[in-house]
Amino acid sequence: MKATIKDVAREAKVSISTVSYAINGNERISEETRKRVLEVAKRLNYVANGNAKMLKQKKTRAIGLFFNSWFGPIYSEIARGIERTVHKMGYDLVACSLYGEEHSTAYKYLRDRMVDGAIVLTNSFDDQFLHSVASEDLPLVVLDREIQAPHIYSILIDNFGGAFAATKALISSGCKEVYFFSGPQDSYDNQKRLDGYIAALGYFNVEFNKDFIIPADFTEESGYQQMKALLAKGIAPRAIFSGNDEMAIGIIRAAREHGVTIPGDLRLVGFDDIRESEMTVPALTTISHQKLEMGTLAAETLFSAINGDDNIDSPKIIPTNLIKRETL
Amino acid sequence: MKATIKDVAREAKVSISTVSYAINGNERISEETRKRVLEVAKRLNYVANGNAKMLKQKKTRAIGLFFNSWFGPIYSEIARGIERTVHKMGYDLVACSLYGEEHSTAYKYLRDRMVDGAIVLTNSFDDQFLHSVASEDLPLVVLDREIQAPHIYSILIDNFGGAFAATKALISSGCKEVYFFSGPQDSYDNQKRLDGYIAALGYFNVEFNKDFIIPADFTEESGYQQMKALLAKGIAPRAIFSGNDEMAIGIIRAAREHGVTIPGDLRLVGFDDIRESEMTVPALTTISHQKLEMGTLAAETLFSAINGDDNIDSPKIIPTNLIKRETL
DNA sequence: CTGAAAGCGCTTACAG
DNA sequence: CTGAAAGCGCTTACAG
Repeated sequence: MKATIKDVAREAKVSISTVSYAINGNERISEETRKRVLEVAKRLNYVANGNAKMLKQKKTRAIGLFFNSWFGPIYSEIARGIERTVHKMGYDLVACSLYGEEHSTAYKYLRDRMVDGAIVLTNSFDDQFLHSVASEDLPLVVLDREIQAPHIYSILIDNFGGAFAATKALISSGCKEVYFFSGPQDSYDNQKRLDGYIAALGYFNVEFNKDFIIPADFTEESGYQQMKALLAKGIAPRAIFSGNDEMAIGIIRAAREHGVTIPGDLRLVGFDDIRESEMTVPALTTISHQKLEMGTLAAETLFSAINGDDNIDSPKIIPTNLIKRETL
Repeated sequence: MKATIKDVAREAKVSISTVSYAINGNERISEETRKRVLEVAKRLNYVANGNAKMLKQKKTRAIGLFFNSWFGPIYSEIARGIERTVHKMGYDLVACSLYGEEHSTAYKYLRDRMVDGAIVLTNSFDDQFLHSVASEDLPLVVLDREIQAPHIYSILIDNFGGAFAATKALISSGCKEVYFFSGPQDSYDNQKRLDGYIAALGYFNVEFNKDFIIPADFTEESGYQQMKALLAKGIAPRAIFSGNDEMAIGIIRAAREHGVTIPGDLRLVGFDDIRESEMTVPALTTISHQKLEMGTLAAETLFSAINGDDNIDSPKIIPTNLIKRETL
């Protein structure tokens, strides 16, 4: 069985309070006693019971990271930024998926307050649940989603600005008929990217044509299929702004199969700058955003809230920029 | 402040034991009392404190998933398999990274026994630490690593067999000079794949030439650089078995830049069958293994151990098979 | 500098 | 069917 603080106290011939103080580095304990206690603790392989500690202190020193996909290329970069900051602050980071919906670990850990703060990378939690859970003792940072409530802070990508820049670049290249491959209707990112696209058309006096909006779902497969369908119908777009890079990769594949050359016949811009996008042939021109920085900013914002800073901007916007490669 | 069991007891005018029994569905409580308690609990927004519960029950009902990379393409598929099984068993899955080494969340959660069992996807923990931590109350399943100790079970990919098959296919295509792009020396997977390669050469009476072993490190970049270096030296391999797909993608890129056609000038086989490998041009022939199943098997093995089954095979081997695409 | 004691929020024999 | 009480393993005023 595992050694407890009592065992250490008995072996070291001191009280359990002394053991606790010694182990937690409290000043009041004499050097000699501390040494003895630490030695005994080591010998008995003693590690404080985390649950007892948390129960008493009402702090977990853990941050939750909740998501629903086991880590697309974007999320893992964001997670890296988060984990660095969380570690630097001396907290633990536990990642929980939403698999199982209301019965998922993510729901449970949030409801049961198993963490001192959380970063939410998913839209599967409904707003109401987040509202009910967020509090001074459990602030929330939500990525890629606008939500207005006390103790909830959002970090957003400048989807609108990025989409505007992408569309502008396409128009400037001389083509007035810019197609937009759309992600899912209910995607917040997609909605904002569509808005940026439409705004850019308006800005440059290009008429909006709803036939140029191609419905897809952010997967490579959907980009591929929709592009094939277009070409099969004899429609050959000369310029496409793809709502994300994955669809753009599908578009490139379909184009190649149909002998459409890029950027000769077709100019293409994606969004996200995922790792794969510099390896496509031709390399994808895309809208990049700083994912690592997004993670860092998310974690920093969360710690500001945890530390009681009541003057936190929300939402915070992550800028984007156009990365010129070979498809435009 | 959060409602506790005491608050519910007071409001419902019963004892705290009754609240506990009612909420946990103990039979002995009358329907009427139970209803009243549940209503009060709901009204007060009561959720049992997880720490108190765990402290008392000495169970966390949580499984740890420890890894060091925020999720290469292989791991996320494995994780999906794990999460399904863990959820089905009514446990929670918490993923913790090894960022920070001995001060990482992963180390801490294992040492502090914050979980009832763990699946280890990384070789950053040293064997000795794992030995010291594994016990009847905290069994461990280790992926891709052979380790012999009580309460530790390994799940392995058939690296040897896969490498043998890859090399055999390359030799059968008519080329005797098969290069091997090697991953890091200290990689278990790499070592076994190298063994399989050497064994296949031996089996087909092809002389082993150590100059054909190209040292790289499993990254795409290393594959790319080493292939470029080879071609720059005027060496043009006709057949390459790449220790993993990522390097193979780098090799393809370098080959293309130098005008080497695949599979015309060069035949290439990878390992792992990552998602990207079917999207390369030409599509990569590779050795596939069932990642989802590996995750499922890992979790099932862990639960067998948790449930006291003392007759668990270890290691368990996941089979591989050759996926023929366009590079061979 | 050290210890006795209360208490964190639960569960669970035990008694009635 | 319900309640009083012990106890899980810690921390932390408080006293000395």
